[in-house]
Amino acid sequence: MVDQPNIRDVAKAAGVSTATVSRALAQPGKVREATLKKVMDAVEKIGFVPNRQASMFRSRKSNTVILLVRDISNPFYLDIYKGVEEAAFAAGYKVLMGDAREDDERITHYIEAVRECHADGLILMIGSFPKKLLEQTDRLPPFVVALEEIDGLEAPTVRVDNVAAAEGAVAHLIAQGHKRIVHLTGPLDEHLGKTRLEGYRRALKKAGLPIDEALIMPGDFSLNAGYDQTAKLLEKGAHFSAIFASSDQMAIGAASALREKGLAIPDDVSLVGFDDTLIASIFYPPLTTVYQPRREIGRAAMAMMIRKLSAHAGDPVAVEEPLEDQQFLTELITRNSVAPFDDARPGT
Amino acid sequence: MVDQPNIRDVAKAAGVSTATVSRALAQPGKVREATLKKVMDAVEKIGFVPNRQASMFRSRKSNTVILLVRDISNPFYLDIYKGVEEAAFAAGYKVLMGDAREDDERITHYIEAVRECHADGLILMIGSFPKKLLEQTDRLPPFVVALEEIDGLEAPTVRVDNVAAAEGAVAHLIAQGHKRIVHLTGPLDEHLGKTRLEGYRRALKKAGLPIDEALIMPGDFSLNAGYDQTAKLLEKGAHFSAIFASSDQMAIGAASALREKGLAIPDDVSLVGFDDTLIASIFYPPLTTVYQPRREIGRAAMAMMIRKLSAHAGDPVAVEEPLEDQQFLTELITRNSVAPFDDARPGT
DNA sequence: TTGAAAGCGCTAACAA
DNA sequence: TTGTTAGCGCTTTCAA
Repeated sequence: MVDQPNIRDVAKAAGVSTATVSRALAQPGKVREATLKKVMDAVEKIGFVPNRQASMFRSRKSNTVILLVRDISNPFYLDIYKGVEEAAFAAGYKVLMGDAREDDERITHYIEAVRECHADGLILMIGSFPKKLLEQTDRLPPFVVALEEIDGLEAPTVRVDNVAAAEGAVAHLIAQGHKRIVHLTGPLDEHLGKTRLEGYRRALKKAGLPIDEALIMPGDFSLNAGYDQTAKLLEKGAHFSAIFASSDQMAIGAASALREKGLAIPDDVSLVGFDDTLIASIFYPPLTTVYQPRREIGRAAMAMMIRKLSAHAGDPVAVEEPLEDQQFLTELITRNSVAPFDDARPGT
Repeated sequence: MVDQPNIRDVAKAAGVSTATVSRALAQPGKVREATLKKVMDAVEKIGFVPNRQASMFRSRKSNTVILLVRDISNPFYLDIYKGVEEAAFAAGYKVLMGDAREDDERITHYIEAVRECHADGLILMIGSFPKKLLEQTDRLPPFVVALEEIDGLEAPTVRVDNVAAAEGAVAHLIAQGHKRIVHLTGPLDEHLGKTRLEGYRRALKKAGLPIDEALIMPGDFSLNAGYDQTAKLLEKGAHFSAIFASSDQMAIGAASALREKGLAIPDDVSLVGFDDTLIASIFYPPLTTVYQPRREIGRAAMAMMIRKLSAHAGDPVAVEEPLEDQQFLTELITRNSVAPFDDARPGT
């Protein structure tokens, strides 16, 4: 690659100062039209591409936001990303996606990325946070939390009513006559895991059904957890006719374990997931699951971020509206993975 | 966020010059041990985090590589990414993943990202390239091509024998007695699409079977293409007992279309995919497919990139070994989506 | 082995 | 509306 021309070359070619070139490029409105044309022609002619590294460095802004998620391989986050990217693009921001993997070191790494000026802020979709960093609140970069809640971290949040969503899913199974329902939970030391479990309990309680703690299997949203915990249950000879998994991935994992034992879905065991990822509709049988408006959630989170950043920059225009938490509605999508409870095939 | 301390603060605290701090951080071997300790203590004490923006700007290196793929939502690329990331991490590089979506504008955008000094090089996993850019070869950033071939672009390449892989897959179907085999192709104006089709033709020819052009359905690797083209075929009342899809995603799409018509896999129609993504093993029935060593391919591509970059930087150490193309072996993974041809259930 | 000093390409006061 | 100028934080000669 040959040496790039710089802003001085453009200035020379256009017969203006470097400041004018800079302005013409960044704030075309602040430059006379004739000048703008001269600059643009020069840019075109010599093939100038601004060195963003330099401009970020100088202006101390990267116009980039990092979306930090639990597990980048969960397709759930792809739609979130798309929503974030839409809102970001419209406002001139770029988005980078980071994989936290529930690992404090990786999280710290991303926080440092902001300190190193790679990004202006963070959208967090993780359930815990390194204790070390929680203490230094004044050195934390701007962030927004989406769909999660982090103990000890006050932040503008995009929410969903997980208790109600889980309760609805389990109530659906109960309405189909199921009584012994397994719950494959999320991480139980975190908000998402706790609230969905709470919804599960509430649905059973409301229906006057007993809660068998042996049917509550701790997981972490991953495919493998779904498989392992279901296999364990089957090995123990547990009795159940339905499973409510806290993620589609876990539901799919559970399905594998069931099939290995020759159990059919939904004939022997009914199955409900959470998230309505692409895989839920592709799966055979198509999975009943809880839909969350991912795209909108992503957009809302980024919108919050933008407001937060402009407040940070001292821009008064955007601060009028306070950074209030926002709540979205979930919806139970019923497909073919749930069948009425059948006395002749009472599950396992 | 409070103001970050800078290198001068560290220098002051350690009682050395800024140049020494810079050296201590970047090339610890070039600094006396006692000095190194003084610097490190000062760094620790005042909580210094180097401003990467500044150092990249100054050194004109970002230690970042962009992995540009066809479609970020295809899980195939996740493992490639992991391989790239492994090799990159070991060499102190970071990896960003970009989504080309077969869109010249997006591709140009990523090329510019390198010119803007966001990244040092590109690993391309795309099948075409903006014509405009092809002409200015001397201004193109360092790149490596993986698994694809781009007309008009000479580049070190990581390959797989697509003809042989496709031929093997189709030969497997033929060995099971299938004679009328659909091929859902990749983009036919690109290397990947052409070579796999070539393998399909070759297998039929070798077996002495006729090639029915009506069974060759052009696609683009996407789920929707698999669905649409299969649905079209079924609507036309085409006869076939097996499908060879050029990607797992297309195979899954085809399966949906078949099921909607009440056709069972593999009882009525056998199905073979390509890539062996996670979904192939999770799918019901588990999908017979062509495995490519994605992780290794990613690692190899990044290794090439690193060598290319250090050659660029004039580092003579790494140039000994020439940048030769590298080839990896594929493997047919047989699962349960293929059954022997059954006269009683001759497909569609 | 270390320090002094120049300057990377750009932006942002300030002045004109 | 435009130009002049200082300097962001760091790396990198060059000299000591």
